Amino acid sequence: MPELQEGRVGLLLSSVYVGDEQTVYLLFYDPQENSLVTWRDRTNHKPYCYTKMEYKGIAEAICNEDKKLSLQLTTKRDLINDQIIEVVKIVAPDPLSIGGTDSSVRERVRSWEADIKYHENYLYDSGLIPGSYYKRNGESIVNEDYGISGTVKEALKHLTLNNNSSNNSSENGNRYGHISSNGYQDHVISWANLLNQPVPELKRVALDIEVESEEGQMPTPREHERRIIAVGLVGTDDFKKILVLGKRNSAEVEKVNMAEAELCLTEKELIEKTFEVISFYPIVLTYNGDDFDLPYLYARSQDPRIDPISHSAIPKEQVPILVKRDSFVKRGTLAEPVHLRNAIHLDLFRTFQNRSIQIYAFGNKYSEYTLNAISQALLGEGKLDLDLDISELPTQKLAEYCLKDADLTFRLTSFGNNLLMKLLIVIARIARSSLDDVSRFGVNQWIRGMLYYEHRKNNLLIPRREELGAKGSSSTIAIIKEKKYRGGLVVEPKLGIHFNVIVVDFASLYPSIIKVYNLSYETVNCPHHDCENDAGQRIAGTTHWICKKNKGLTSQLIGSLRDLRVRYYKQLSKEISISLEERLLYGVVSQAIKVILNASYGVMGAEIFPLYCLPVADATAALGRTTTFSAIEKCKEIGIDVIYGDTDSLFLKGPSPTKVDEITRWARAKHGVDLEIDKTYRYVVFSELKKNYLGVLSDGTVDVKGLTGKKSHTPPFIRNAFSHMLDILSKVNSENDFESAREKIKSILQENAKNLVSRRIPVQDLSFNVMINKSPDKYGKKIAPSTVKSGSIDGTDIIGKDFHKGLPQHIKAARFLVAKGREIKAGGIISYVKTSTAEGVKPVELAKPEEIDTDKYLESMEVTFDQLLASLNFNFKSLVGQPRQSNLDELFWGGSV
DNA sequence: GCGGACTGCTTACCT
DNA sequence: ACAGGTAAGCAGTCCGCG
Repeated sequence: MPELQEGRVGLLLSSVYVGDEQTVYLLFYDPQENSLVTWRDRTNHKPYCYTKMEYKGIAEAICNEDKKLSLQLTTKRDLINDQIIEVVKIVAPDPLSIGGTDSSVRERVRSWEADIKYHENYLYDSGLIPGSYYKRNGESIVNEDYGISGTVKEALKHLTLNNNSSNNSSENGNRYGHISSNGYQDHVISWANLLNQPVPELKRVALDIEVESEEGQMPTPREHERRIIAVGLVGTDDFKKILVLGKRNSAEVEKVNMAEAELCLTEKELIEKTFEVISFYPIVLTYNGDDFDLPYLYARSQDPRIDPISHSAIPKEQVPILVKRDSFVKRGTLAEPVHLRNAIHLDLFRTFQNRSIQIYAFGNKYSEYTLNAISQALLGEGKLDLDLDISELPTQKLAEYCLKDADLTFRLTSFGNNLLMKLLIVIARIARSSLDDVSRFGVNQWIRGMLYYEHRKNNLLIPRREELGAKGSSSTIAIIKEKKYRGGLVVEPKLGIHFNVIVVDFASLYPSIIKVYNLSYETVNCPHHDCENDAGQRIAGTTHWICKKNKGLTSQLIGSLRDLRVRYYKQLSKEISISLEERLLYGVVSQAIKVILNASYGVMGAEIFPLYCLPVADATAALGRTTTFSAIEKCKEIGIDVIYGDTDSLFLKGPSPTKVDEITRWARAKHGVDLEIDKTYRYVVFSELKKNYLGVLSDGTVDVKGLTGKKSHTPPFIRNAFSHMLDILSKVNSENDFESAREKIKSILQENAKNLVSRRIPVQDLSFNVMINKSPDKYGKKIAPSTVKSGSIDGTDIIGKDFHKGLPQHIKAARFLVAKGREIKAGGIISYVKTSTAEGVKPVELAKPEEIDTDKYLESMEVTFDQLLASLNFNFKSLVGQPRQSNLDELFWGGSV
């Protein structure tokens, strides 16, 4: 790979540690050449970790024994104890000396910062941020300052001014103590400088391979016995190519009628051509390439059988895939960890599995992690349907199928103006993580990167887990047992139909609280007696207190990001005076920040997060409840009727604009948070249930929350009837309209019940569709101690002859399928119907119409529709008769209402 | 032996 | 593999009952 040339600019994408040279290489994207360039570290940076002075003797002993190691004394700020301390820095020539083997330094002395991957360490220490631009200046790398435009600077000045110059101290960005806000301003400016940089179109290619297989058997990289028969490649600039093995089933060369197709006579040729194509691309995309396509390609490239004439494999140095054979290979993984020599590999399967990406970036539009399901949901188009096994497909079909997969994979990154690529780049900036790591890591690691970077930048010692644990535990009792602390406040909804409802909510409530109350691991339960003994520093309803001397690191980072999103990027993404390209970028930035903000509170209460600190999470939730509760009280006081509320939202019944304005101003002044109008409902229907309601917005849009009729597992025929009912309700404008709506709903329900009982509804439409979260054999193994009787001690009996006993219904159905030889994997959807057979359920594909238990379905309809009908003053039974009565024939259609 | 109260498990959803 | 809170369906146990 070429090196970054003098004066040239590159977008930093990744850092890689090269073991042979004991050196880090940076990978840049050259936006002019659309290629990757590298930069070898010239600073002689070395792996290291720290220990404290009391362990200095041990550190010296280790160094005496292992001459490769050396010691340095230096100082760091220890935030846990709020003091500057002397520390011992242990420097090693290679990362494995610090951690990763049984004899590494971190196994022998109590170490700090020894768990950070070396390639991450390097970025933090160099102050280099992936996703941002750098220029080569002689033998060093310098920031390429894009600067921010004059108008943007003005807007930002405004934002920071609004925060600091208010005469009301409660608007000062923090509610405790007298702490300078300069740090906050600096953060805002540097975030904007970073995030406003443009994102170039990234040249990339998607790759998908097809392998011969026996029927029903999925090939695995471990047993790479089967030939690769097709490779699809789809890239930027409309590049499309499908390589097919030409003589698969006979000596005849097969024919493919596609402009993009190229027939290869041997598998070796096929693989070599694949390698040639990807060598032109800086970024390679796959769907599950980490565990399948790349390791499989590698394994076959090393197998002499790919060339039937010379029996020779492809020399390793010509293979662009590297296999890391190291101790990190987890047991049970199918493949060796793999990466590309000259490109960055993004495995979209892992990216789309990320819950934050799924929920916050793509609005929960997909719920299954197959390429087909995700493409259907996001592109409106799925994989090609196959009626044969891959191996049996005619060559033409195989080529079309494989190319389609590569095409979908590519388009998942290109739709919406390259939304996903831009999002990953912007998250890389915030998380200070390489693009490949961002695409594979969860949100906790993104936030970890952001905070670790900040520690290094300010010479702060990153605390060990147990130091954070010593700050105390939660002091509230959760409502759900097995949970660690109490969460959000949910207000009992007022039953019935309410017209003219305004929903207000606190903009980013938890991040606001983290900002306003100065919450951070070092400021909650800080070491100062002065703060601990100050009644004004205590958090109501908890045993925690907050520091008044120092501004918390997390508070500043999250606070500045929150303000930028709420008051700057959200507006800019709608600002028509700037270019469309800029507007779109600001929209992406706003989304990326939202992802980080939404998780920033949660990670504090998550054990996997390295800066896990329960008191912070506990305090945040407690202050959230206080804030919301206080707003409800205030509403009552000024005469606003609060009919419902959940965590950060309040449903107000017919408030005047003046009163809404009053409560908004009050929230800002009293709590320093933004209470905004979120929605205006023409009317809202509440049952007695929390998190369950229907609302019709001013424009007629129907909002349904939590109701069974909309849940994904509900049978399609109920969901369809439910959606018809919503259509009718959306046309209701006033109390009087309900009368005719009732009649229409009545006829829809009667129609459906009639079809059901006369078995005219296709079995397919009767299926419950439930996700299976574990492999089907992992259910039902736990037996309550009291049920263990002599003779059946462990759960294996249950999987014996009566393997359906005690299992959830979808698992019973899944086991029917397993018995039929179908492979059922965790994360898949099981479709089953309720039957009058012994087990009570059957997978849809095995059920006959006459086996359907129609009574059960009438019950399902009843409970589903009564969630709403009860509030509309009628119920299912009154329409459809008594489904549980014996003479079903005499049901409703006699006209009993 | 049967039914209701209760618990635990599982999934889907809300904020 | 960010949090807690709510709902629902099912399968099981416990307990009372002449």
